[in-house]
Amino acid sequence: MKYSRQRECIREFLAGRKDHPTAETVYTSVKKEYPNISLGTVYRNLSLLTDVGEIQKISTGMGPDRFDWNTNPHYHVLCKKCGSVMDLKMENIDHINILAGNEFEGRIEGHIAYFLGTCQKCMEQENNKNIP
Amino acid sequence: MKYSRQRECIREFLAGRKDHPTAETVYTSVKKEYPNISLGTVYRNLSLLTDVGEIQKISTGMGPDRFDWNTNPHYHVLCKKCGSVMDLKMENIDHINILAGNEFEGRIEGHIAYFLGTCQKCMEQENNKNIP
DNA sequence: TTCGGTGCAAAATCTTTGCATCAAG
DNA sequence: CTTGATGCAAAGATTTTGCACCGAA
Repeated sequence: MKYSRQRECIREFLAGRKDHPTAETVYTSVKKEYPNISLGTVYRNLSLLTDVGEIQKISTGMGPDRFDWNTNPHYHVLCKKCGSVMDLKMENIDHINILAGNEFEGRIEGHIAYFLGTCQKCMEQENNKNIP
Repeated sequence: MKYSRQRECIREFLAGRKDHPTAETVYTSVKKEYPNISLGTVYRNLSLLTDVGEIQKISTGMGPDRFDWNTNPHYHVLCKKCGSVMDLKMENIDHINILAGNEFEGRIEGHIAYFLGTCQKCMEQENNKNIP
């Protein structure tokens, strides 16, 4: 892969964040340093970085894909109320691959999983409504 | 919900299948009986049926959403080679919700999970290539 | 110089929606 | 009749791509 400052900038942007930005967010931010960068380039580089395993793509089926600098195996929670995506600290659950393979006539190679819930902020809002 | 023959036809179509058709597939099929039905109507009804829990929507982040008549809790495998989605017979893994909640400052309400792998057909193709 | 990367805009893909009309209750 | 459902087409949202040009090696 040939060096490019745009890709480097995207990489640095992601490396500096612990949340899970969308392509659009990356674009908006990188645009500050490279005002001419195009959304297409951002998408191309995010795909590229995902393919080589430098970043992780998170598809929730709700809204745009998100990208995560942290490629260590870990899971996410998606808040039903505000849509935010958070890292989850939890033990390894790769044993579910074995369970899945037990009665499947093929090969199980992995899984995609994320949790649905309500984040702390949104829970507080709920509580404030209940106690007016 | 007011009765409509189009919705009934969509419902029947899904009830008669054990695979996981896309909106487009439903559309193409229902069109045989109602040539004037529009894709919009199909989408509207699939959303509606999903909302009331009569069917289940499966978003994999690869290609279009799929719909499943079977609303009993169960999991799916997505074949990396051919993209097909298959039912999986496996024991309940709701305990992962507990694991996820252990260190999360919010409420875990459920999870979305599917497995990636290779289906039997595609595995056979692999084998045929290796033994020419 | 070479060839991959970029910018731009157009297109592709999937889904939703506004509106006049139709049909279920 | 009244109101929700439909058909149609247009628009939305997200992502990919063709192509001429630019810049890294």
